[in-house]
Amino acid sequence: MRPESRKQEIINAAAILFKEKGYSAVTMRDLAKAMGIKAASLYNHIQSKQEILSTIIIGLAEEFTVGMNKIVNSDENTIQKLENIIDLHIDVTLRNADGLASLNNDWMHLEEDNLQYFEKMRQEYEDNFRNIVKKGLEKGEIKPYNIEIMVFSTLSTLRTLYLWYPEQKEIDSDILKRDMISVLLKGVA
Amino acid sequence: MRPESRKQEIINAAAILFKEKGYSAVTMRDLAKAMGIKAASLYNHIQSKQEILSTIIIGLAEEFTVGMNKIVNSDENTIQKLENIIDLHIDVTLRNADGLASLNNDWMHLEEDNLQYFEKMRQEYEDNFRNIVKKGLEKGEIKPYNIEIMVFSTLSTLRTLYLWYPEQKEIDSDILKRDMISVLLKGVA
DNA sequence: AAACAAAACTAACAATTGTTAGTTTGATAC
DNA sequence: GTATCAAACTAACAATTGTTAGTTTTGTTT
Repeated sequence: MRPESRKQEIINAAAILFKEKGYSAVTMRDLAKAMGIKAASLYNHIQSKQEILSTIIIGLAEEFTVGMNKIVNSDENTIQKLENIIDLHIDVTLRNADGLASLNNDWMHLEEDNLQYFEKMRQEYEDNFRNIVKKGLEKGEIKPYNIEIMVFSTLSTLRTLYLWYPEQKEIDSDILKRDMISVLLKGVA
Repeated sequence: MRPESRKQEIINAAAILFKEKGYSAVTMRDLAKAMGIKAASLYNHIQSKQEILSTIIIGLAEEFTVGMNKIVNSDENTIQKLENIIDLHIDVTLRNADGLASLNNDWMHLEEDNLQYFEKMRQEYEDNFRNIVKKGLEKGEIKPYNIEIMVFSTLSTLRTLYLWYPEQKEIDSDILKRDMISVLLKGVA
C-alpha cells in the first residue's frame, strides 16, 4: 500500500465531510480538525477549498466519461451495454463512494470553467445513455415504455448507489452486480 | 386561489433557493433579495432560518408518513400497495417539488428535536416499504431478488423524481404514473 | 383624521468564514 | 553539526453570516 500524499489525504478527508454535511457547511477548520492540524496548515498542501472540490468532482466525472465512451464504442448489444453501465457505476462507487456525494450534490458549487466542463460531461453522459436506450428500443431489444422514464429511473438508482451500498456489508459486489442487473432490466413483479 | 400568507411566500421562495444551492449556501440576504425586501424584514414573518428549513422538511415527512400508513393498513395485495406508493410520491412531487430537494439533501441541517423526529419517520417509512416487499416475496407476488436491492432501487428512483419530473412538461401525470409503474415493477428488458 | 397593525426600513452586533504572512518544528542529507 | 525542506504553527485580515433593536412607511378601520 503506497503512502498517499498529504494532499490526497486531505482530499479524502474532505470528501467524507462533504458527504456528511455538504461542501458549503464544511469549514476549513472542520477539515483541519479531522486531519489533526490547524486550518492554516492545510494551505501548505492545497491552494483553496475550491480546489479540493474540483479535484474530487472533475476526476470522477472524467472516469465516467472515459468508461461511457468505451461502452458506446463497443459492438455489444443494447442489453450488454446497459449491463456494462451498471458495472461502471458499481466499480466507481466501490472505489470512491465518498467523492460521489460531492459529484451528486455539490457540483453547483464549482466555479466558472470547471462548472461548464462538468455540465458538458454530464450532458454528454446522459445523451449517450439515452441513445443506447433509444437504439435498443428501435431494435426491439427493450420494452416500448417512455424513454425518458427508463433513462431517469435507471440513472437515479445508479447515481444513488453511493448512499446505500457502503452500508450493505453483507452483499458481495458480484452478487450486487447480478441482482442489480436483474432488478433494473427485468423488474421486480 | 386564496392569497398565501407572507410567511408561506417566504418559505416557498426559500425552497426554490435551497433546491438550487442547498440550505447552507443560501443566505438570508439571498432570500430577502428573492422576495424584493431587506434581510431584516424577513424576521417580521419568520423566527429563524432554521424554522424555514424545519417547516419545509417536517411537513413533507409527515405527508409521506400519513400516506404510507394508509397504504400499509389497506387490504390490497403487494403489487397494488407498491402502485399506491408510486402514486404517493408522484402526488407529493407535483405538489411540492422544490421542498423535496430540502427533504432529500438538507435534512442533516435540522436541529436536535426535529432531526430526531425526521430520522424516526424516515426509518419507519423504509421499514414499512421493506415489509411490504418482504411479504410480497413470501406470497410469491414478486420475484425473489435481494430485498434490499429492490427496496433501494425503487426508493431512490421515487426520491429523485423531484429533480426530473418538473423538467418534463410533455409527460402527463397519469401517463407518468402508468409508465413508472411499468418500468419499476416490470423492468425494461 | 386619527388610530392601529402589518410590513418594510436603517444600522449595527458578535461570530464565523476562507485565506495570508511570517515563524517554528522536525526529520533527512551532507 | 549544519543546511535543507516539508509541514506544522500563531496571529491576523477583510468579508460575510444570522440576527436584533429601533424606526418609518403603508394601508385599513374607525
